[in-house]
Amino acid sequence: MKISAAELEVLSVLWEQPGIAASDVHEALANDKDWTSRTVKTLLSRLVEKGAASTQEDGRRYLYFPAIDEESYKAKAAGQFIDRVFSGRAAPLVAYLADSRGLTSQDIEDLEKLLGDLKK
Amino acid sequence: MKISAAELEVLSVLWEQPGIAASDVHEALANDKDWTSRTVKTLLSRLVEKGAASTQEDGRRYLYFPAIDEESYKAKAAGQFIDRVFSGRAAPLVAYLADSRGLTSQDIEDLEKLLGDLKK
DNA sequence: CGCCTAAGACTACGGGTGTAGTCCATCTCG
DNA sequence: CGAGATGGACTACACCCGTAGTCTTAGGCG
Repeated sequence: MKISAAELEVLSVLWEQPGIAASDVHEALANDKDWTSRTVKTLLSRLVEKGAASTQEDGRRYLYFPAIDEESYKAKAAGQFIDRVFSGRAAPLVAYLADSRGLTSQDIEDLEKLLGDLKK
Repeated sequence: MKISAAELEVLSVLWEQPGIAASDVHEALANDKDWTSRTVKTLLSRLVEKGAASTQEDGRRYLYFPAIDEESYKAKAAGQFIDRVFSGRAAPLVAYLADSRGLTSQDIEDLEKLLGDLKK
């Protein structure tokens, strides 16, 4: 199930607020995305078609829920991305990030903790 | 300049062997990709159109060169990806990777060195 | 010297994507 | 009650993408 960039924006809203109506998704995105409500509804429908979201009737409208798990989606996307661009190696990816935009001290701290755990 | 997955395969060959002819690109990819030489040539043309590759005449054929830098392309792609999927945070990305597919001991070692350097 | 082949140029085509528009039914407010 | 707003369903449409096919021309080989 391939999810496009625009669809992912919408799906992210569903992960944050499961059981939201289309108009509220529109509103939640209004700051970042200059989409009309039609566009948002199209994206929601496509997510449902693709099995990435589900609906529940609420009067004459639907409430939308994510139908795929955020954690596993992101893990898979991350895996595909590093395979595609970094030949599957994680370290170079982090190195590029550090180089081009820097890591926050939060990131560095988190990574250290993570590495500590992994070495056990 | 958006580069598609298939185009990136081809561009990667150019990064490895700049100044290569279309038929040799085809050959270099033969192991991984079951593409006809036509397909490879289409992808090369699209890279040139997009400004991601350049050509130099060599008799009645072209030699192809990458026109964008590997390092900066990958750095940008990595940045866009974590913005899109991980809200710009690097650590969660690595955590997901570690979780879903594990990191090689090489990766862990590299990351440790990287973090050591960054902390200076 | 003529023909096959290989190179690039141009064309194709079905499916995905971003970004809506139209149609119709229903709810709501005056 | 009637009209406009709102919801979903269906439709649109240009552009990108993967994956080639055709056309034309120029070398290379017999």
